[in-house]
Amino acid sequence: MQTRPRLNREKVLATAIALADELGSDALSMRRLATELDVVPMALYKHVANKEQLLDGMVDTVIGEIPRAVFEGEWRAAVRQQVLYARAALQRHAWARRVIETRVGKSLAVLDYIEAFTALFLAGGFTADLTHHVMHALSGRMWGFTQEVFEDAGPVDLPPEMMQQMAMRYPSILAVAHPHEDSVVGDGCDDQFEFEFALDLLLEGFDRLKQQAWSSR
Amino acid sequence: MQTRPRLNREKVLATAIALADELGSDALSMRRLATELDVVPMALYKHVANKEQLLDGMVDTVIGEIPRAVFEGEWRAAVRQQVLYARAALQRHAWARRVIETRVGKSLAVLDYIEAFTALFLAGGFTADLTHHVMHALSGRMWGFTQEVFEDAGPVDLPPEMMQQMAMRYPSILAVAHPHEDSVVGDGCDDQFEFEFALDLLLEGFDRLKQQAWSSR
DNA sequence: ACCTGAACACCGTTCAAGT
DNA sequence: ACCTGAACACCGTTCAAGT
Repeated sequence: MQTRPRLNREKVLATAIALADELGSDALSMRRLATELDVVPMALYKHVANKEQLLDGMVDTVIGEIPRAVFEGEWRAAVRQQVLYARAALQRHAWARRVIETRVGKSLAVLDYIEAFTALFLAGGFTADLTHHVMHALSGRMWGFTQEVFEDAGPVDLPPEMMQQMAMRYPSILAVAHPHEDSVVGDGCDDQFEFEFALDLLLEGFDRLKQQAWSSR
Repeated sequence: MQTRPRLNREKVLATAIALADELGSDALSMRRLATELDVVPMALYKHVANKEQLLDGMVDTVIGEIPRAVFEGEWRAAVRQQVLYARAALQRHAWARRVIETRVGKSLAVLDYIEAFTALFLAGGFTADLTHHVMHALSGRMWGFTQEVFEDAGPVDLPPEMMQQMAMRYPSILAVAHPHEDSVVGDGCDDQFEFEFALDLLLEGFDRLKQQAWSSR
């Protein structure tokens, strides 16, 4: 009879990530993770100090997988690429956004990413001052996050009398919801398009401020 | 001996909000709320179906407190005002941002707010198409949220040998962290400034697109 | 109509013990 | 050095009972 291979931190983190990918981060508990690893809950505490540290480790693992954009003379292309790399990496883990937002301190993986990102602006000729504010303006978008507060409603397909009600109370929403909808059936929004739309708007604005030698003083 | 006044939904919600303001939304539990109301946990379930509905109600109450900006011929001033109203209202409740982001459906209070917001763009002469994308670009900022992913580090005040290490590994971050710091002591960032900086950058971009009759086709 | 009490199926984590 | 078992102090929520 084979002895079960020893647990280690990497295995704990990898399993936790797989479990969160599958079930969502709400369903990820120390106890659930322990049974997944065929081990008693307290066995985990030899490899991570507590649940917060487990989440820290998961986040670092995911952030460590973001490729680095290379600067080839054009800050705008490089920054854009870096953001889209981050977006692609973090979108593979639906839980990552929420968990990252609950982290209290910056880990080395996070600082390394921010350093690389900041360096792109400086290399592109931005002042430290402008870089500072521009990074704030990007904020979550630097990680490829969209700050969708409420999901899009998708194609509206309600009983006629409710549609009537909606049309009375929410004429603007209805007008704007699906501006390209020629038929009733539709796909809702193209997240990637909306993301790049906003990103490019910001980059355009950054460029303008740079041109005019903007300063916060 | 006075009989304890009856519970009702308003009282439950108001107490829940006060408790969340005080302790944070993590510490808000049905059981904790029940003891606060001097009642047994299950008594709450006559007034809210479950915890999710409690949170829904809390969010609606807070959103209901956002004033409405009035349109006086200038979409930009109106939108800006509306965003800043939302920000002011939601900043009084530190838990609101996180809780709002976990709501699954749009309540009437939410729809009413989005309707009023959307109407400002349309009244200002934006096409439905542009309004749609512009609202997405605003996303969380429409509620006055900043998507800060990691807190600012505050003024760096470390032992000299660690500063040395930091300077080696994170030169760009150090350069950009406190661009205006002449002394070692500093205030960190002005959140309101950073928020308005990004907001105005977006509004400026919106205006440009409107001028040039932008269309997604 | 509203509140209670006991119970169930979960949590994260401690401590003392095993190998 | 690593894993276990029992226990503690919490959760949200059900069900059946009280007034």
